[in-house]
Amino acid sequence: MRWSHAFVPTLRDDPAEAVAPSHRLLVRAGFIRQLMSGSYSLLPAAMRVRAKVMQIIREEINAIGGQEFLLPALHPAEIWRESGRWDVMGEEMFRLHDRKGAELALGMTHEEIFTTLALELRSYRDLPQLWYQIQTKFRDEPRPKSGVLRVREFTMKDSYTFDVDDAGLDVQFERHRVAYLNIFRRCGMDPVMVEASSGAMGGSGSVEFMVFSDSGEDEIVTCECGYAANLETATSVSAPVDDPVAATIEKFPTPGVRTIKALADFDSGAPADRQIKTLVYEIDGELSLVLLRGDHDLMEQKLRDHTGAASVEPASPEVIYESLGAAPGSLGAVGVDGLTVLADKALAGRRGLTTGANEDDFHLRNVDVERDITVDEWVDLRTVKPSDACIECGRPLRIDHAIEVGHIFKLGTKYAEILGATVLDADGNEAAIRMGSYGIGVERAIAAVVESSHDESGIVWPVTVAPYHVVVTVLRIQDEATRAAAEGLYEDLVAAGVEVILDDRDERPGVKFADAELVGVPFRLTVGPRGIENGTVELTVRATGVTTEIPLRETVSTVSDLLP
RNA sequence: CGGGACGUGGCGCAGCUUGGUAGCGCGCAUCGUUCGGGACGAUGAGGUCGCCGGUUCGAAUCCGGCCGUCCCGACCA
Repeated sequence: MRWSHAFVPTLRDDPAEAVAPSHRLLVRAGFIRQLMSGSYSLLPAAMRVRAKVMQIIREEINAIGGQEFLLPALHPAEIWRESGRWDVMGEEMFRLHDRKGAELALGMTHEEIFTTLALELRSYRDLPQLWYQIQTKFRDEPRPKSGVLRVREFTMKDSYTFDVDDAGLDVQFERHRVAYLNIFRRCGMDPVMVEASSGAMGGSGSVEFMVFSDSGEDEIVTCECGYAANLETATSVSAPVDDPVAATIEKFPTPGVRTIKALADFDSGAPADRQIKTLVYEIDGELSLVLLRGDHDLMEQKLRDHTGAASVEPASPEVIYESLGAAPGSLGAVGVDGLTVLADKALAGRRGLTTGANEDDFHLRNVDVERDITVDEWVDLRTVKPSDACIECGRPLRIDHAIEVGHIFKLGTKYAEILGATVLDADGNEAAIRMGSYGIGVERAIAAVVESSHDESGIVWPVTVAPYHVVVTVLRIQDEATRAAAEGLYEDLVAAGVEVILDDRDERPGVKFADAELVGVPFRLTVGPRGIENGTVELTVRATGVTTEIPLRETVSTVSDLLP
């Protein structure tokens, strides 16, 4: 490819409002352009990177027995109704009608559709199966952002496994785990695997592949010992608190006190870690009290995961007042009955605590949780804090932002049972198929590569996914000898199978160098009159900036040795 | 959905308060001089000022409505 005829329009100015470095660089370097919120056009350079990422994915998934499919993006409503997810998916699913008025959806995932094909599996002898596709997914995100990191239309590699028993599912899950690591590492990323919430997918277990980045929307908890979890599911040990000896419960006035902090600052109040925080939630419409230590925050996802509820919403102040007789800020669970009380495990065994009296401007002190409160369930509900200790080894935990580039799920029999996907096992009994599903967001992965591999000058593509291996930068293109040498070199590289772009533009050297660095081509061969006189060209490595002079006639072999 | 901001040549922006039908930088075209780290000069092309309506002799500017985009939050496989 000749740069002068490639559509690689680099920009000098940053796009407005670009907060993620990858977004800024992908726009400036001519890889993507926005069409509307959450929709991006991929330009030729991005298509080359995408093709490489998809090729790596295919190689690794094929290597573990995958067979590639292509399923429709347009789905009939009834299959989603059958699985029960027509309602569950809510507004995130794009819905439309065809000319006959039939309800359709744009596919946001393909468990249902792949399962319709799995209905044709009749015998355990047909299993295991590993089916996958690389296809466009549509999700009407409430808030697309960070360029291509969170969009409404994107390419996903999704695979689905079908096994006769849990042991088989475990094998396929483990194979995917290894394949995913290979995929991300081959793309130049160094992902962390974390335990994760399965969310709307359901199922028994899931692992996310995370790439550290300040632009990431997820938060992950990690420890030197290897413990790693999404903040949504992470657990920890929080510093213990010494409680006083048991005493009689006592109501006392706290005029104007409405917050944990206000009570901590109040003269006869209590420090946050000796208060009980009382939250009121509507869980599938049912009112429940959620208790936490005063200095702890609720992780709503844990509440969702524990209850399995479709809807978990904080109750409105009106509803709270009606049921408890006080406003938020004066609430407590002492003496409450008729409501489910979920208490965070960090409150177990605590006494001498202060909590709201369910009467505005009054609190209770000397509360012994187990003596004075009817707790229905003890659950881990709190959000891990950076100061907490690791549950595995006791060392301090880290919390960092990360990008979720892949997620693998053990679905078990959930979809198979609902949709009736069964096989006859070796004993002739009908058995529900055990399913797994496994996803990689392709464009997000590309952005994650850029997030973790760039510098002040631009993108630094790993050679495995770079749009081109080499850029031949011609200095003084109008100098005949130089031009001839550069074109000869270009032809030789092409003939040798090197992916090369020839910067034959009549631009000044600085412009060409800057563009080559912005676009992020791993190797630059600089061909100029000065070197040509001596029969040499310069080889510059993008990642290190190191330049070496090499004989022109050895260039092809030198470069070939650097490539995978 | 709540809060905030913005929409003016391809890109980044000024102009709006104090109405008189547009300007800067980059980019683009032509010519010349340059050219191993984002050159300079000259000339030139390119704009329904997001859309609709209102006020006014006159609206990018004032008023109303709508649409779009971004940021924070909520939400989110």
